[in-house]
Amino acid sequence: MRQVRFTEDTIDALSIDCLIFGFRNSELDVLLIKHAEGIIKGRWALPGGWIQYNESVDNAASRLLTSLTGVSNIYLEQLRVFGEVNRYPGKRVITITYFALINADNYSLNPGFTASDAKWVNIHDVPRLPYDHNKILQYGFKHLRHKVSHEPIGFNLLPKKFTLHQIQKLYEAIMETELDKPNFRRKLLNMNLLVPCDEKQRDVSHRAANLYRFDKKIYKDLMESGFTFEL
Amino acid sequence: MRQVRFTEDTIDALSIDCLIFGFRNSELDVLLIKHAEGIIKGRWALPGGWIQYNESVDNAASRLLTSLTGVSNIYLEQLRVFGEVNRYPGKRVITITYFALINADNYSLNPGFTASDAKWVNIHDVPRLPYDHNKILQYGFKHLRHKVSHEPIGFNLLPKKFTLHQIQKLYEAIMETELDKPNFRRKLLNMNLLVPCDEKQRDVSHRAANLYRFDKKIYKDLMESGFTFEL
DNA sequence: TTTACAAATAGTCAATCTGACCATAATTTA
DNA sequence: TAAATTATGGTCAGATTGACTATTTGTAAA
Repeated sequence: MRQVRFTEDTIDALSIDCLIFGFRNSELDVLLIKHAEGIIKGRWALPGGWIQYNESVDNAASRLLTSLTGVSNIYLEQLRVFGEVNRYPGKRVITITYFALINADNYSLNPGFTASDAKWVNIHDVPRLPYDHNKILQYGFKHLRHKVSHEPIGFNLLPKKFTLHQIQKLYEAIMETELDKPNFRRKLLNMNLLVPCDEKQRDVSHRAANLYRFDKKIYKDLMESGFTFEL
Repeated sequence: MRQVRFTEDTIDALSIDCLIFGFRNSELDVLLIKHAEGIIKGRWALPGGWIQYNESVDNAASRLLTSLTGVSNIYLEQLRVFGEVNRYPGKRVITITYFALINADNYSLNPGFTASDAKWVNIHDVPRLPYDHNKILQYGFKHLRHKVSHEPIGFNLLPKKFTLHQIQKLYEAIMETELDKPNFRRKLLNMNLLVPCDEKQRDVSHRAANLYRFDKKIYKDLMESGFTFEL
């Protein structure tokens, strides 16, 4: 009943699970892996695993995500601890969950040692997952909706350069509403957070839109002078 | 080097610490206890301890807070996990921190078994604490400042019935700014979150102000129709 | 080469909200 | 009764919002 790979050097009462959101074709996806070993071998679940004694919890999360999916160098933020007594079968395991938003197209998925497969799944097509992973997903989605309208984190889901249309579609997908185009543009542009790229969209069969990028430094400066993002 | 009281039935790699904010005399306080046992016996620190195998993490937090300080029946929210490798001396301990806002005057402090004392300390007078507790406090204060301006949680720090002046002082203490009185009043009242109590302040040596209360149900209803709290 | 289309971008306007003020009302104590 | 203190009420210009309409720019079909 103990872990196979890290028996000697992991904390067995504590695990990590990662909830990674991606955005493709105007739809919101979640990153799942198929476990290659352990008690849920062969089942799809959130990427996760065990913390080693010689690594910080944050590092454990990055290491696990990379080794399971090939996704590396992203900002993982703590989401929440799930610590119900019977959430894990057979022994007491408390899990620390992490959360990230990435542009799915920028990362290729390479399932590692302990995963036999990894894929993006539309948020509305996620199957029944083991343990309390569906609960984690639900909590994380709620968190995403709240956070995305108070902080400019949505840009992480888009390519470096994006059109105003793309970001609007993103918000519509997350908030599950429709937004007025001219008003959305105006509000977003008036924040002065976006920098026009002097470059236009390509290969579209209509008037090409201007590309913009989000500038972290500008945001930081605005923050310091009391600005708060609201959409 | 193991825990004394719960050696047999606690998860020794995992602890809990509680960051409790209180508000008294227009100043923001933090709840500290003096440990009566363990490796930091005699020192002031955040209330905390070990998780038992047969209780959820959230329950452990409530139990520990109550047994150490006498404060019970409050809403504890998860703050963050602190999991650096060397944050605890001698062994690997990851801590889950909890966060709450209460009206200090409503709770009397009764240090329990494993605490020899408990007291409120002004946020600006907190001494050097053991482990990474100062870091936790700093993180939690930042969290408080952010959260208090996006969600109507500040009311938890006040008595059930309060004046507009009191809540303004509260916000000024947390945000460390001065606010324009008429504008603050207008903005808050226009949200329709507060219910006038048909009752006035007593024993003040000037014109008595009207008392208001915060109504959770109204807030919930407003939320459902798309309202977001911003101050 | 014109025309239909699709989407980007620009502008209008009334209603509301905000920030910086000034003014008045109600109490209490000197 | 006056002075002091705090509550409460208003004004006003400027900015922001939500609901629209209009125009521009480009592609693709006729």
